[in-house]
Parts: sequence; structure tokens; C-alpha cells
Amino acid sequence: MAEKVHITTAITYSNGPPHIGHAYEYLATDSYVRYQRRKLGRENVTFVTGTDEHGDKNYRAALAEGLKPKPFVDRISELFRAAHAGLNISYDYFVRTTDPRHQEFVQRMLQRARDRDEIYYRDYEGLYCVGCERFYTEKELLPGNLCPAHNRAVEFIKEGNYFLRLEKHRAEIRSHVERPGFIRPERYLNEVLNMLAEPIEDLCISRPKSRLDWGIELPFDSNYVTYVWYDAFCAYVSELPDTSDAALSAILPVTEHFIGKDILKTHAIYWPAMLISVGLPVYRCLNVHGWLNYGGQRFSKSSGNVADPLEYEKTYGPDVLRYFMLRDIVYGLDGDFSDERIIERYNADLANDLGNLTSRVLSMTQRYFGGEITSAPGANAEDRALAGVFAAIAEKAGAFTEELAFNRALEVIWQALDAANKYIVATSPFTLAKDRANLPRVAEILATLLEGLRVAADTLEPFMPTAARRILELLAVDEQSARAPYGRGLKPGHRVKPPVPLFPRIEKPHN
RNA sequence: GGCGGCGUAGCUCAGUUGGUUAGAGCGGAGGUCUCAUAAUCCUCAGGUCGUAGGUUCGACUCCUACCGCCGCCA
Repeated sequence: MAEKVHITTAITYSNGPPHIGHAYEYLATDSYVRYQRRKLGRENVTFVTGTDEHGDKNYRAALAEGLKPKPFVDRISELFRAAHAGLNISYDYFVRTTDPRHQEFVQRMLQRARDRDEIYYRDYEGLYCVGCERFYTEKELLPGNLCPAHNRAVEFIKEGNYFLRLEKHRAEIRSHVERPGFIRPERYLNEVLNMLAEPIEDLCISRPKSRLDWGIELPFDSNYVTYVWYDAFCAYVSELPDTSDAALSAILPVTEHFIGKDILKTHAIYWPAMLISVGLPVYRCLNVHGWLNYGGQRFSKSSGNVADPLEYEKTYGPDVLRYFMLRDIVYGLDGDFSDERIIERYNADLANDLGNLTSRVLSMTQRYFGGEITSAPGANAEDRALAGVFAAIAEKAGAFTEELAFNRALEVIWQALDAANKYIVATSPFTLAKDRANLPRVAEILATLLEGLRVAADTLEPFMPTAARRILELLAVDEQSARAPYGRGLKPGHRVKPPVPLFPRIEKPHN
């Protein structure tokens, strides 16, 4: 049986429009997905993303705009769907937690957990923050009973609620967390282990409708809706074509989640507990990324520097934001983001290296041979050296991609482009071409380069899908030849197209 | 308060299990070629590797303390 993988982004909370932080998660995940599709075959990879639409904060965001919750989240969800389209995110399923199919699945999970006595009822009283949608203990609060996250008064609430047994499963959860590679990068492992070192409280998974009815009703008590996190986790699998136990038991062990570091705890503890409580296997791993800063400052709605990712697509063209984020940010660490840095990368890497290399090679092929490849790649030492560099990039970049080191993967490709530029200077085909007697050698040199460019474009596809396709179109290569190893793609007699500027230099910073 | 991370050239970062002159890219300076998007290519950075000690024949790489950021927990 073929190896499969199921990949998800976080199901995004829909209390506001998409910003650049969301885009980062989608782009990184999408590139990983595209890589996996190439490796395993498209049919063996599923990619789920979507919007998390229930809960107190969404409800309040809707009220703030004078809307009922459903029309509000309809609008927000549509914005996210548009962002995915604009960013070229190749998801297979876009889940909305308000979809009937998803809601039915959540209720199935809840009922099963209840039947297995994994959910129980008890009275609870405490200090509750509506912003956080959680209870606080008194010593967690700021003076004056203020919520430490929102700096606003918490409310005293006494009510019966349903709880999911967590402590009972703590050892089992820990055994999953400790699995090698379960949490990537490993730097986040300790945090979770610390949380699991001591007894953990069972998780309240209900909200009385009297307080909040914007949620999925508990199947065993119509006075309650379920906690938004319980709801959201289910979305990772709820809309797959087959949600039978057998299907889920197959898909969960090959499931990889991409999340931000802020939701590490919920994913590392609550979600495994939910799965264990219904007798399903725990997912394979959590890929945790950092936050994005803008010019050194954290993105936030209040500071007003929340950038619309689609504006960047419009300004710089497709793939540029994606290239920048993958190349300039170390996965797992916080990253800094600014127009100045994008433009630096754009000019240095995309215009000067990739774009210009494509132009000069295609231009010489056009000028000296009317676009026709008339030779196989050369066999001199310098030719073979360059061929060797390009022949190795797919495997090297792949290994880095597997470990989420997207920056290193791209570096490998760029080292090859660099070698190609040096090779052009060293072999000087443009000088040789002045004497027609040298044209056979010039043909070898260009064939060596064109084949390298082809391999580079092919390897680049997961990280720059649009640009890679444009280069392969300029090379006029069919899909099968595009994927071939170095030396097996472009053949003598093949005709390539004249160059077009892929990434025109940006001379002045945009505002 | 507890646990953990980070602090290397102007900027962003690499630096394997400690070992000859600490590396790369970008930016900046000079030069070169002319196929190419004034792009390419070559040369140039002398940075007390946060501070102070310690271990060692020898530490950016190990240990301790401290300073400065940051995260998680309490």
C-alpha cells in the first residue's frame, strides 16, 4: 500500500479578516503539501484547511458589527477562502465548522465519548473571562479580578458543566508527545512535557446555552453547546469523504498538523485526549511555527500593522511573498517581515539570480541557435561539475523540506543557480560564439545550462509554483520530461522559447 | 519564583561529537565581462563569537555566575 499523508493548517478562528500571519502558515503548509504530493503522488496526500466559526469571540465580533453570527462568519470565511485562492493554496478540503456535515461529526464524537464515560457532568463555579472563554483561578488574575490577557473584569459564574477526562490519560498522552518527531521543531517539546509533568485538570467541554448558544449542541443535553476547541479539532477530519472508524484509524497515524506556537498546548494535550477518549489513534506530528513580526513589532490588530496578504500578491506578483517567507524565516522561530526585506530578497534572488539566469540562457539559445537545442550537455570537467550540482539538488532540497528547513532547501537550489552563473562566465559561450567554428561547443554549454534550469524549476515547484511553471513553459517541456533526472529531460532537436522577464527589478521601495 | 531558549561581521544567520588563520548571503567599496532584468563574475569586512571566571595541552563549541532579550509554567 502506498504511503499516505494527511496535512492540515490550523482551522482559523473567524473573528477577523486574514492577515500576513495566517498567510505564513498557509504558505509554509502548502509548500510542504506540494512537496509531499510530488513524492507520494497526488492521490496519497490530503490537505485540509478551513475556518473555526463558533464560540464566544466570533459571536461578539459579529455583535460588534451589528450582525447575527452566521452572516458574519459567512463573510469572514469567504475572505479566507479568497485569501487561499489568492495565495495559491492547494487545499483539498476547506472545512467550515458551521457545515452540517461537520456538526454531525462533532456530535458523533461527543456522544461516543459520553457513552464511554469519558465525559461526565459536575457543578462548577469560578471566575470566567469571556474574551478568553475560560475560567481563571484567583491567583492567576491581576489585582481587582482582572483577566491577565484582556485586563478586564472577569465574571463569577456558577453552573453545571460537562468535562472530558484528561488526567486519566495523562501518561498515555505523554507517551505520544515523547515519540521522536512528534513535536517539530524539538524546541517546543520541553514546554509540553512540563505541562504533563504534573496532574492536569479535566477539560470543560460544554457551555450553557443560557450564556452562549453559538455552538454545536451536545447530543446528550440540549441545554449546552460544546466548547469551541472540541468543535475545531474535529474539523481536521470531519469532512473527509470517509469518516468511518476504519478510515480514521488509517488516516490519523499519518496526520500532520501545522500550527502556530500559541496553540501548542491545546494541540499537544487536548486533541490527543479527545482521540484517546473515543478510541481513535493519535495523529503523527505537530509542526510548530513561530510568529511574524513587522519591522521588529508583533503583528496585531490594535497596532494597525496587520497587512493584507493579497496586497502583497498584487504588489510583487505570485510566489514572491511565499518565497520570501520560506527563504528568510527559519521554520519554528519568529520571523521578521518588512517591505524592505522583501525587496532585498526579490532583487538579489529572484531578479538577479533566477530571473536573469533564465533570461541570459534563453537569450543565447535564441540568438545563436534560433531557440533549438542542438547538442546534449557537454562532457568536459566543468560541464560535468555543473551537471553534478544540478543533479543533486532535488534530493538535497527534499531532505531539508522533510525536516521543515525550507530556507535550507531553497538555499540548495540557489547554490546551483549561482554555480550556473559562474559557469557562464568561466565558459564564455558569448565569446566563443563570435567564431562560428565554436558553435558546437556553445551548443553543449547551453544544453548543460538549459537542463540545469529545467531541473531547478522542477525542484522549485513546491516553493514557487507559478514561477516554476512559467520557466518550464519557456523551456517548452512536457510534464514528464520536466520531472526527469538531470540529463533525461531536454533533448537535442527540442526548441525553447525566447526569454521574458520573470521578475523585473524593483528599483524603488514601495510604500 | 521554577523550567527552557536566545545573545557570532552594518543586517539576516551557519558554525558538526571542543583542535591549525571564526564562515555564508545581503547591503557597502573597487574592478571585469557584455549573453542577460545597469544583471553576471572577481576582490575587499580584520568581528574581544553578550560579560566575568573555570575545566582542558587547546573552547564560539563543556561548566559556573552575571547582564540583556524572549517563551512556557506557577
